[in-house]
Amino acid sequence: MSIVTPLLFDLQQTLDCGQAFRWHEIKAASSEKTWEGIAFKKYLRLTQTENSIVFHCSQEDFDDIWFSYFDLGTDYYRKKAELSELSPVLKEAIEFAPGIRILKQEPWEAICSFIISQNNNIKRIKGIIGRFCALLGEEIEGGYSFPDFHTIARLEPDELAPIRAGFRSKYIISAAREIDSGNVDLSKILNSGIEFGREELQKIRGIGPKVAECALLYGFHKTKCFPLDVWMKRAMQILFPENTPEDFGENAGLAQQYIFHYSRMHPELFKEEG
DNA sequence: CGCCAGGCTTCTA
DNA sequence: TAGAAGCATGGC
Repeated sequence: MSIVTPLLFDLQQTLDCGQAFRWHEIKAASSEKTWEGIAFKKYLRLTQTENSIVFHCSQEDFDDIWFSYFDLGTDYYRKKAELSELSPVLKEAIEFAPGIRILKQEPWEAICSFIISQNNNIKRIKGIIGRFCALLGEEIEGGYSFPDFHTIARLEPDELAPIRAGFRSKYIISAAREIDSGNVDLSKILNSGIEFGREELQKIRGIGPKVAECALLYGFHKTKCFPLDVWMKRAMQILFPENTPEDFGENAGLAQQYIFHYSRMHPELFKEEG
């Protein structure tokens, strides 16, 4: 399976911008860049050259899983153009990483991943999630699947000690139990408006506004969601003092991702600014 | 070593 | 009801 650019899709920008935590680059001597990861219980390897991205998988998996996962049916040229109109600063952030795409991850994985992300750093988030999958996921070709909530619902927090998630372990389990019991209905969130999803997810102990917003954006494809973490709060203050998240419209979530990535890569913008 | 991390819950005034 | 403290762990 090969996709020919100029489709707006860059592996580094999309897979290493803090929206997913199970992908990593395989360092090689050649000029092409190789990434691998696991989602939907499937391992995938991708290679990117000057003008193409190759999916090393069957046609069936591409059609059934990866086309949707990488949001390949969506026109990012249009979204990018519309967002660029809104502000010169946003345009600059977009041009800095024009190959970012918003992934369509599994709802439970997104919920769980962003519970783990709280008061944490990306390097360690990846470590915890890796240990979580190795400990409790299903062994598949290429690694381990993300553990399902039914499995996690039956555990006690001390059984998660090996993943070293700290105080987050009890939150992971409470989320799994709420979902497994049907008290929080993932398919209903998927088919409802954003406000319902926010309220529903925040019924779970350990999920507040920010984790809910991330889960809704990356796991439920709610494109207007605009997670405000410490980086984004700083970025809004310094780069967009006149704006609110609503100003970014239908694709606020994508705007947020361009801004988040741009801000993380330019920490000097936020030194000593008050 | 001390500060901080894609926050949230709990305590305090 | 706003604001601060506490939380597990480890990257830097």
